[in-house]
Order: sequence, then C-alpha cells, then structure tokens
Amino acid sequence: MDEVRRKMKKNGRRQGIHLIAELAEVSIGTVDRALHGRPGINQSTRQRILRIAEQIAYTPNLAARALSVSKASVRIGVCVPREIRFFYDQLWSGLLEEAHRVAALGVEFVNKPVHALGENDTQAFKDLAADGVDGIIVTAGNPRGLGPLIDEAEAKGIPVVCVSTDAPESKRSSIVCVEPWLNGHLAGELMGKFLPPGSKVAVVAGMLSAEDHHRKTAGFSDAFPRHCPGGKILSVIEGHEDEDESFQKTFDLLGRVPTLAGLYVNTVNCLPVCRALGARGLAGKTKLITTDLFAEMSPYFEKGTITASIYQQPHRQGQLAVRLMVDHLTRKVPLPPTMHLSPQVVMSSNLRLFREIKLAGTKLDDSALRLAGLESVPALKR
Amino acid sequence: MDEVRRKMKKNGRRQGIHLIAELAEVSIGTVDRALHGRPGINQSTRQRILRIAEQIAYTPNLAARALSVSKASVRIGVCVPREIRFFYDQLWSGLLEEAHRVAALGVEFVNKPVHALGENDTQAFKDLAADGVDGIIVTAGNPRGLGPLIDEAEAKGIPVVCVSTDAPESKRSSIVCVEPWLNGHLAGELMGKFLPPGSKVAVVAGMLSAEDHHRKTAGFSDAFPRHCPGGKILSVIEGHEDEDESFQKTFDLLGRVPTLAGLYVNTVNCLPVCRALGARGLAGKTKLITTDLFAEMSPYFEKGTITASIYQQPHRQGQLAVRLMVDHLTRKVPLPPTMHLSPQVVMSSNLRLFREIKLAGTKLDDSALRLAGLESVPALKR
DNA sequence: CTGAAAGCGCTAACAA
DNA sequence: TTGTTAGCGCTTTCAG
Repeated sequence: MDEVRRKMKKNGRRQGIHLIAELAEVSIGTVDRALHGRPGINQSTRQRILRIAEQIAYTPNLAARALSVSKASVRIGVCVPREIRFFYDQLWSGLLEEAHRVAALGVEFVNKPVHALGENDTQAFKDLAADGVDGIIVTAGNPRGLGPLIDEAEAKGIPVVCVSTDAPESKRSSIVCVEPWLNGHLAGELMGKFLPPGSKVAVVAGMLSAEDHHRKTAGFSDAFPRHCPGGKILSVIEGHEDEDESFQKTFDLLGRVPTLAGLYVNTVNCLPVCRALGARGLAGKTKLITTDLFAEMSPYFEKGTITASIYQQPHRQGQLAVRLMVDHLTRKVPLPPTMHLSPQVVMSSNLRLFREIKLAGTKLDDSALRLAGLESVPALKR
Repeated sequence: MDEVRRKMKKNGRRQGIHLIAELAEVSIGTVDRALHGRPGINQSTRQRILRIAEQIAYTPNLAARALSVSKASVRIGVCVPREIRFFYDQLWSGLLEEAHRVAALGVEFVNKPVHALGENDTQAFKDLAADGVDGIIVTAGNPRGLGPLIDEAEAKGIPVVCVSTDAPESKRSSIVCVEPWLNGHLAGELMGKFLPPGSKVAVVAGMLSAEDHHRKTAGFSDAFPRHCPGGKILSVIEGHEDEDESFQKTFDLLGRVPTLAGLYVNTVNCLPVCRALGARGLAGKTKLITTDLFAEMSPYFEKGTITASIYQQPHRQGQLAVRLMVDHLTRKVPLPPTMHLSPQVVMSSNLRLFREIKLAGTKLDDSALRLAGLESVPALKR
C-alpha cells in the first residue's frame, strides 16, 4: 500500500483540490497552479501534485468552477431554426432539455436562432464565432455559405457539430442526423413489403433541388424494386411545400392512374396528400407512407389513410448534439465524425407513444418547460 | 468597517436570491422559503417575494444549487442480470454510460448484480436497501418476491425504478420499458400489413406462463386480425427457450401447415426458427417477425429470412432509468409512473445502424463492471 | 515560490 | 415567523 492510499484513509471527507492539497502537503493555491500550468511554481512540486491528481483520478467539479469568479467554464453556441411547428420545435426542446441537464455543470448556451432553415444562418454563425464560444451546434441549411465559416471555426479550435442537416464538404467535427438516403430506403423497403409484386407507386417530394428530398427519393427508388419484384415508380411529384399545389398534383395523379398502389411523401407536408386520397375515395386503399410526425396526422393514422410514417427523432437529435458537444468539451470524449440515428417506423399501434402525439398542444414556451419539471437555463441568452 | 461593507454590498450588483432579498427587504433565508414553498413563512411575505421574483425574472443558478448540496452525494443501487448475451449486456452498457456521465454530479452507484433474471434478486435487493442507498434500479424478474421489498423501500422513502421488467402490483415509483402487449400489437399490425387477407400465421413464444410472453402474444392476437381481414392465428408454440425444442416444434408445424404465411417469434430465441424455415425451404417465403436484436441475426436479415424484428432499445432503457433516478434525486424532478418506449422496427435497411450489429464483438467493459461491482466506489472514476 | 482568504449563489441548520 | 451563518469546490488576489 503506497503512501497516497494511506493518507487518503486518514482524511476521509475532503474532496477535489483540497484532497490533493492535503495529500501533497501544500495549499490549494499551489495545487491550482500545478493543475493549470500557471507560472510561479516549482517544477518538482508541480510534478508531485500532478502524480497525486492522477492517482486519485481527480476530475474538477465543473459546477464549482462555473460558480467561482471566472464566469463561464464552457459556452456552447446554438444556431437552429426557430420555426414553431413540426420538426424544429422538437429539435429545440431536445436541445433545451439537455441544456438544462448540464446547466448544473456550469455549461452555458448562447443562442442565435435563425427564423427558418438557411435564413441568415451565415450571419448568425459569424456572430457566434465572434462571441468566443467553445463550440457551435448548427443546422446547416445553407451548406455552401456555411462551409467556409465552419472550416474557419474548426481551424481556430472551435468544434462544430451539425445537427439534422449536414455540411458534408466542410470540416465539421460531427453530424447528428438520420441519413436521408437511408430514410428513403427504409420507406422503400416498407412499401415494397406492403404491396404485392408488380405494384405501381409514386413519390411526393418537396423540391428535388433540395439535397434532402433528392436523396430520400433516391433511397426509396433503390429499395422499392428490391422488395417489390416488378414494382415501378411511376412519377415523382414536387409539391414545393405548397398546400394547394401538393393537393392538386396528387389529386390529378390519382385520377390519371387509378391503379396506383402506393404513395411515399418524403416531406413533412403530408396533409394535402391525405386530403387528396380522401377526395378520391382512396383513403386506406392506396398505401401511404409519410415522413415525420405531428399531431394533425393522428386522425389519418386512425382512419387508416396513413399506413406508416418514417420518424426522424428530432427531439433525440437535439439531445444528442448537446451531449456530444458537452462530453467533448468537459470530458474530452472524442467527437464521432457521424452519428446516424435509425429512422423509426410509426404505425397506429405505437403512434400514441411519440411525444408529438402524446404532448399534442403543448407549446414550446416557458410554461411548458416549467410544467415538464424544467426550469429556465440562466445562461440561455438571446 | 461593518458599516462601509454593508453599503458596498447594497450598491453592488447582487444577483439571485440576494437581489430578491434586498428588494423585498428580507433575508435570503426567507427568500429561499418563499421560492420553495417551505413551511414557516408568512403567506403575505411569500406572495410579495414571489411577485418580485417574477418581476426580475429570477432563475436559479443550477451550478450553485448543485454545489451547495454536493456534500450529500447521491447513491443509487442497481440490481440487473449479469447475463452476457443479448438483451442485458446492452441494458448494462446503457446504465454504465449514463452512470459515467453523472459522475461529475457526485452520483455514486452501488452494484448488486444477479446472475440471471429473477435469480436471487430478493436477496440482492435486500442487501441494497440495507446499504442505505437513496434509490434503487431493478429488473423485477420475480415480481411476487420483490413486491413486498419494493413497497418496504418506498415506504422508507427510497424510490424504486423498475427497468425492462415490471412489478406492476408494487408501489414502485416508475417503470421504464417497452410495454409487452404493445410490442406484440406492433408485430401484429406489421404482419397484418405484410400479408394478404385471409392469411394464416403462428406464434412462437418462450413460455406462456411468463407474463411477458403471454402479453406479447395477446397483443399480437388482437392486432393481426384487425390489419389482415380474415387472417387467422393457427397455433401458439412454446419453445421454452430450448434450441432443439424450438427447432423441432417449428419444423413440425411448417410440415403440417404448408400454407402458413407468417411466423411471429416473441422471444429472443429466434435462431432455431430461422433454421427450421431454412430446412423447409421457406426462408424468405414465410414472413418472419422476430423480437430483439443480436449480431447472429444479421445474416438472416440479409438472406431475407427475417422480414422485420421488434427492437426494445435495451441500451436506451438503461440510460433512461438512470436519468429518471438522477433527475429525481438531484433536481427533484417527479418520477413519471410509466415511461413506455416505443418498440422499433428493424429491417434490412436500417439494420446496420443498431449498436448490437454495429458494435458486434465489442464486449461489455469488464473493468468497468468489476469496479462498480466491488463496493460503493465513486462510481465513475475513469 | 507559496499560503491565506474572499467570494460566486444556494441550501440547511441553527438562532432569535 | 424571520435572520444568520457555515460551507459546497474553485478561481483569484494579496501577503508573505
């Protein structure tokens, strides 16, 4: 039994730098100097202290550090769309929930929301980087503009974690998302297994110029024929996220091709498609696979209009982005280059278990957070 | 001197409860009582303080809170099977991962593993309770024996969180699981949608005497006919978790009923069923839906023998159990009576994204377990 | 080069 | 019913 162990038994209840100080028989001031490589300390005592710190597996108490005079221990910048419906409010609530959880560790969040995906995000990102944050979480809606800025931040040693939407050409440290191609692929496999051989289907996209929709469509197109021998994809409609256009185009298609067996909607905008199916009397007959989840979809599941939806776990994506960043910043856990979540299949059986349905009507505001047992993050600045 | 300092304090820009105290002209103790609804305070002063807190948009500094109570470090007892394959190693790794993460908050874990589900768990639970832990996480493999002990612990103010397997008759504070009935129901819905109307299917269970298998079977039986008009469940086989018995019974059934269109296996033990299908030349023909996920299933997905598997997210269950307990113990977040996760659908498209497949061959870190298993160690040292 | 002490915002134990 | 005070672990400043 070495000397350190023996001494530890003696002074049982002390913790942190106090413990080290007692073991090394110095003051806490000296321990602090040793631990942080500050000047004004004898090299031999520094070595002795570092050895002891290692032996007792010292980890600094981040709450205490945050509390002490120097304000912020770790600051994380967040740049995510502030849209209130559908996907991003869930992403936000995941980010916030995790932010609350680590607030006790003295982690601060600096919030530069953008109004919609890709809107002004380069400016917001610049502001964050200039603010001297230690890491940045961003939805890269505008990869071309953001790419150089991301590279610049990384070059300065500020890690960037993309969430939900990637900037694949950049040097971002990590991406948390559901891979769009795979998302479409799973939809295609499911559709292929729902339908008899030789079935004809169609895809309703937002706009194919968007990388995300393009890749989902590609994934679907790859998988569907594999799982439905002789199956054909008759057409790909672009709804441009416009309710009327989506309805009309779908309605027309259903009239033109009465034998259409399945429809895959790879944008969140599925309600017009549901209505078009209803108008043609095809609800529950033509298999409909949608994307994402929100409360208004619920009745269409119950009526059987929607057979399944591919859910991208936005809340969890937000959670994970914060976790990766915090673990990296506070515990030096390496950031994984990619964190690809599995898309989830939602059907009528498990519908009620998802937060979008379960908490329907709950808005993302302070009172909602308080209801959920969360308090506001002191450092969540606007 | 005293006079000077007091004035300086008054002029200085104080924060938090001190600010409120000055504005309300009371002491911080009174502010604390008001904000936390503690007894021993005049209702009118409480109201006055709360109004002021609201006006200055007071938010507690969580770092300070964490620091102040850090002397009372929280200890959590864990009693979960130590089986190395399939489900429980994932549950363990989720528990451990989260345990590491909260180490910085001064949370300790006391580990009393049992060898297999329900084996000696009453004794292990007793030991934990006697050890003076602040909360217990347990897989209630033996609800009848455990129930009274759980009630006893709860009566003493020690919250008990069941994970994966419930003790529904007990007074446990919370259960984290995938509801078995719903699990079977989702399988039934999926099967019903895969098969044409009038299809005949069968169920392979472990033993129906086990609550879990019984309820999964019931869920399946409810859902399947709903989604497959005229569909029939021909028989329910019990394999008793025996490889040979499972193989033989399945093999026989397939011989007896060549028109069988689907099989649902609601135990983890699906490999014998896969082999029986292969032996009859029915792999990829008869639709097979399984339960849980492990590396050896991978080739059967690729060959198309397994159409889908219902995955219960064991890792996440472990994570969540720890989170609920820690949030409750350290931040007084109320424990939700139930935390039912959605079962996930695994098919060949998303197979590779699951940790059981991705990390195949990675064993549960023995050193981590040994460390946690020895005694009450500050659980998260390296 | 090293030690001593103040104080961050909060909780809890004890005084009045 | 209210006030006072001692820390929690850390950084920082000021004295040796």
